[in-house]
Amino acid sequence: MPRYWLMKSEPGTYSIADLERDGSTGWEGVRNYQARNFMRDIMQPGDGVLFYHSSAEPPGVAGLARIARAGYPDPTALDPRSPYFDPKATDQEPRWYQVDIAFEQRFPEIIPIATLREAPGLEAMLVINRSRLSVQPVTPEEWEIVLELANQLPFRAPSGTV
DNA sequence: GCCAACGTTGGC
DNA sequence: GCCAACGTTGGC
Repeated sequence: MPRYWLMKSEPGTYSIADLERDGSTGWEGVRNYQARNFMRDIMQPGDGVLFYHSSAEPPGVAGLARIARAGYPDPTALDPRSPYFDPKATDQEPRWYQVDIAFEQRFPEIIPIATLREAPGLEAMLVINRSRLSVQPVTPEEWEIVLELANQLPFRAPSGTV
C-alpha cells in the first residue's frame, strides 16, 4: 500500500532543480525525532513525496519525488566536518536516519501554501497546521487534491510519470 | 525583520 | 518529572 509524504527543503540548500539534476539524493540532516521516526520506521520505496520549498518566495509544493530507499543511518551525524554532526551519534546508536528520494517531476510553477490553504479538502493538511515539521505524512485524499492543483497550472504537468 | 509555534535543554 | 528559558523554524 503506497503511502504519501511531504518533505521540506529550503531551495537555497537543496531545490527540486537540484533533485532533477541529481536524479536521486540522500535526505540527510534531519534532526527532529518525529521526522526521523517516519524515515526510520515507516517510509518504504515507492511511497510518493510532495517536494516542498520552505523559506522561499513563494513557499509551496515544487514537484514530486518518490522514496527510493528505506531508512538507514544518516552518515553526516558521524562526520565531525559536517554541519549536521552530532557528537552523541555512534555506529552502534546512529540516532539519526535518512531515506533516499528519487526525482519524479518538477511542476511548471510552485503551488503556493496560500493556494493549499484555500483548497477545499486540505484544511487538515499538516503543512498548514504544523508547518515546522519537515517530514510529514499526507493522506491519499490530500495527495489527489494537490495533484489536481498541479494539473491546473498554466503549463500542464507531464502525465504518466507516477 | 518580526513574531508565533514549538522542540529542546537544564535547573530544581 | 516539571517547567521556564532558550533556540530554531518558517510564514508573512
